[in-house]
Amino acid sequence: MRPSDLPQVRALALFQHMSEECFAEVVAASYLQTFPGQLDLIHEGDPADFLHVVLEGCVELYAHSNNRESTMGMVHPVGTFILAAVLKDAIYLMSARTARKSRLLLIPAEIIRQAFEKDAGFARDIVNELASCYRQVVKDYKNLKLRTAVERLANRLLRYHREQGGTGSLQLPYDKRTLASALGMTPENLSRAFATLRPYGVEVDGAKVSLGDISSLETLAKPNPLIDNRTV
Amino acid sequence: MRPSDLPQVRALALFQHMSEECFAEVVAASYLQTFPGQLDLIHEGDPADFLHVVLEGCVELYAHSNNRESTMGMVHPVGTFILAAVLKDAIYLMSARTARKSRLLLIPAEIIRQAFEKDAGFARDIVNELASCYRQVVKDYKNLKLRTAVERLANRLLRYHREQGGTGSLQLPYDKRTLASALGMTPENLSRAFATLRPYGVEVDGAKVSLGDISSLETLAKPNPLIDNRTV
DNA sequence: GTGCATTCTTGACAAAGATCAACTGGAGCG
DNA sequence: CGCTCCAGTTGATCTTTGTCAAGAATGCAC
Repeated sequence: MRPSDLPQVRALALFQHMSEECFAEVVAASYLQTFPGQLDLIHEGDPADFLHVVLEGCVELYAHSNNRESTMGMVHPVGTFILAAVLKDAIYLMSARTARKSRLLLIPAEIIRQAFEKDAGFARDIVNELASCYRQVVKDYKNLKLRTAVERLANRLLRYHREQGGTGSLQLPYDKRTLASALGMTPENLSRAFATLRPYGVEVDGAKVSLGDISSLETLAKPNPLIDNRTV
Repeated sequence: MRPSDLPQVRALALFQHMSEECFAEVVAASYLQTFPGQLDLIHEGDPADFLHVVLEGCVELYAHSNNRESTMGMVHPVGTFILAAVLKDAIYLMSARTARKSRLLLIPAEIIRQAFEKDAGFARDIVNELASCYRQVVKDYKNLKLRTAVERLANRLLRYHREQGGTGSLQLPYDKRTLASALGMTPENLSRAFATLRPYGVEVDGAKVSLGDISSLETLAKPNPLIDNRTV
């Protein structure tokens, strides 16, 4: 790791309560690396070797079974992935690839486990991060189990709109193929879901979406903070 | 809590590395209670007040949205629920009710957070439990996202069969309505899924299911340890 | 510009799953 | 014994979603 990278890493919420001594050890053992897009980082079934922290770019978590593949989540700065596997010294349940050029901090799993034992402040930060990840998956699971495809899309659009300032229009953060997989549908079905939302004021032009009638879209979507809010 | 209950509680994996001093505090502040079946314990949206530990019986986690309800998971002895909400001092994402008469240990959330700060051994156990819960939800999410209803049922039958000793027959642990909701389908659809599995040697008689041709059932189900194994 | 690859969209159709209604078969009970 | 109640099943039908194929639209190389 270059010395110039230190402040950015030290400022991470994950290291907020870590002692200087422990942080020095982590830094000495870790790698800060930039990866191109669409590069496979980890594969489900492999033993957990590094905790990954996304500093820039975006990482897609995906999984395979029954000859199918599906996006399980997207990790944005500053987020971690596969923390649970690292802490349990277990194998990965998901694979990960960069969605675009990304900058990652790789911390050896053994260092994380040691630091957890030694540093109570770090333990608190770790638990907080793990609990957040857990609650996010519960929300994703509820989203998939309790809503139709059109409802999932409508709520996702409302969330992006809110997160991007609520100006009446929004940018889709990934290509539609990835968005479809993240929402648990096929690309064809995503196209049709957008068409279904047209009477509710949703106009699509490439990655730009404008919402012309938010209240009617909300009536359809029935947004639920216990699913759609990232911070709850 | 009655003194005669102490050994059972002390033996829980969750308290394996806890100091005697901390354990005494937890015991003093906690409640050990027996509840009848179908009793609502917590409701989504409420602030986390107690960590719940299931000692006997069974608890159903469920959630609401868009005027629908769905079972999110079943907690068996000895398991905890809503640990993440307790640690983050956040609101519950799921509701819980007893599936049958159950014995629960209720530990005040504040006591858990204090003990986590003071007792490094307990912190380790907590993180282990939280990571396990996290990985279980990821498996459930993969199960729902990557498999059809018939595949989910087939794999669930194979899992029960394995867990119950692999004798060629198995008992369904809940009524079919609950099983259907846990598997993410309607009761009618569960009946039809059972019918679909008849050519694969699956015979149903009430709660008893016999598997007459396990290898053909496995060919259909494509069981995956990264989804179906509780311990991985 | 042309050609080519890629992504997205649309249409036709098939499959999966939900819904509604009717029926079955016990379990519990007077 | 007959009655009711209720979980479960079955049938008919509809909705949702996936699949396959073909047709724009877009971007890029040459």
